[in-house]
Amino acid sequence: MAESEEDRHLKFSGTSDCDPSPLPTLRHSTSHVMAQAVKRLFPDVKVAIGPAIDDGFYYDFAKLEAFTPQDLEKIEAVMRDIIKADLPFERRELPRAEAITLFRQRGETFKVEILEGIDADTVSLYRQGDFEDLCRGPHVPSTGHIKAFKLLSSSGAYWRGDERNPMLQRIYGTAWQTQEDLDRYLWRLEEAKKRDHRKLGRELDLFVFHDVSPGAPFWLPKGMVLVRELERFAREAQDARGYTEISTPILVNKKLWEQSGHWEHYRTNMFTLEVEGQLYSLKPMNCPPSTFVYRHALRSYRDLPLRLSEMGRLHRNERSGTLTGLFRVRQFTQDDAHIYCRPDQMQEEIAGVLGLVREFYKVFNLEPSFRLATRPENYLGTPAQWDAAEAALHAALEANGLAYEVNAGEGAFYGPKIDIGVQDVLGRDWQIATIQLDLTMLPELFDLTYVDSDGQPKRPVAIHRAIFGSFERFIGIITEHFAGAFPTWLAPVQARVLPVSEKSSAYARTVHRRLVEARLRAELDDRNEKLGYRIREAQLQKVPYMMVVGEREAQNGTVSLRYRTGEDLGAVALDRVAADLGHEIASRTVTLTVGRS
RNA sequence: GCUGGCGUAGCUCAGGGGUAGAGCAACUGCCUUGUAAGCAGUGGGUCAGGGGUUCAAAUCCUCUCGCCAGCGCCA
Repeated sequence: MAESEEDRHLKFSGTSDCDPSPLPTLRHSTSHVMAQAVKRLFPDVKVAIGPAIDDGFYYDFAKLEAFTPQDLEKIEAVMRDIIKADLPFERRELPRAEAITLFRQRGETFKVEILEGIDADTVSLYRQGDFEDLCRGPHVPSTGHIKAFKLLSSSGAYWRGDERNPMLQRIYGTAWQTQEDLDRYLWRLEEAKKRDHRKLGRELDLFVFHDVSPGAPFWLPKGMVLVRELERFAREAQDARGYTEISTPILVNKKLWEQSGHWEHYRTNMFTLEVEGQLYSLKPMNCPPSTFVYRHALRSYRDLPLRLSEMGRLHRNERSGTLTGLFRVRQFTQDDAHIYCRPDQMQEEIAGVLGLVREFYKVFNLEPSFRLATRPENYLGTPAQWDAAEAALHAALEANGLAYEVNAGEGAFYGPKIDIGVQDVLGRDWQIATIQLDLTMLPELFDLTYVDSDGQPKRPVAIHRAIFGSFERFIGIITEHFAGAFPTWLAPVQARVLPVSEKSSAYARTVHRRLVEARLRAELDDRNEKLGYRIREAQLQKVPYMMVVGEREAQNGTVSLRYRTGEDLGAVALDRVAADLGHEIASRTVTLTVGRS
């Protein structure tokens, strides 16, 4: 991971700690103006730090009570005054010791603490009007350069992000170069709120949460369709690439977790229970149980690679404050797989997984990005093993023609890995998939071997991979990505047949039966309601295709086809509709195509 | 887990010491409906749960649970 703006801000060393490009500079300056406004309204607060972040900025203050929304409005008003006054940002440099004295006199203890940690003789300060802050800069020339900003929210945050430190009050804001940019950003925030999968999950009857099982969804019939279709897709793709599927126990004796090291390192996240005097745990990961499948038989070099997939249901005892809809749950299902292979097969196997990753995300119009994490400071195995493994990952990425970043030193202690993120339609990034090379952990801890061509036992390499990550989180992401308007192959209801009145109900039933016999998820809405009412409901439910049938359609063997977008295609022959639908679903096409072929 | 906020009908929300309300949804009837809400009527709540204050608690106090935002952690 690249060093964040916040990290640089805190370190405060070197000459260009803060991002000097225009937008971060503007945001950083806006955070100073906000701090100035806060000090004006609340003279007793102490200032901590206020960096630019993605899409905006924040500033942390030591203050007993939280800021209220009314406070934010007042602060914004004062900020507008400061901007109108067009105060210049003035830089001066001081010996560090002098700066410490200065901030100590002003009672700014957090600044003193920062200064004491800085490895530099001279530090810089920036002043605008009556407010001066320890700051690397750069800044815009004067406060009048700030055109479009808005304060968004406030909440608690620990000093230096450590929960043992005091809680500060943080105010988040955003700033842009033009009002149009700001408006567009605020629209994006609004749109994200509208698409919130927790809201859509309720409105579309996909899933519910209940306090009898916090952090675990109850899948409703329509949401379960999504789960089943994703599973079916994953199975088809993996079957075609030589995977075999296994299923291993969920409730597993503690002794396995002691062997795998989870008991020592992961215990606080594990649910345990006692059975006949023995301690068991719900599995938080699939890898240790999967090794039993490997060890079930004596493996030959000819048996490898062994690609074992598992839709593993996992439980992790996440802290209560972290649970968030489907994005963070305590029970989830991973589309997991472990590939056991010989060292000489690593590159080809990784390349195969990368191919599968691209195949998966393309179907959802999600844009993947790849980050290669290499050997950390503390690692198991030999440098030669690591060099070979990293070379295999580089080569596999290049063989797929993929651009990627390198995060040096960010690999797991047992092997390098490729982290895969996706960007959704609102430009938000999600980290979901990983491909981890395991040189030593599983093979050594569980004494995995294969008989090589020379008759000697050798250690296989294990590749851990998940592509959806978890079905729960992935469904949350695509629900927001598609705003609930799923591609037809995923849509819980693919078509709804709407007779104009009771007079056409016989033909409507015929149409409906025809679709159901073609294995389509079709519904008949022959309720005693106006057509407009039933169309509105189908559209709110994001049903891809509405088929209106009346006397005209019954006579001609057609349906009047309406898309959920509101587009009306008019009369289309029923035969053609059924054929087009079948094709669109079989090919997992993202867009609506029926009646256009 | 921590800080702050919140929890009233299936959903969205009003009511803030005097015995429970609206809209949508549901149900029943009328209407026979042609591309985003036809009309009328009916039913529905241990006000998250426990304890307390009070003649009286949805309302005040307290604890527990859950939800939301953020911190930290993560698939």
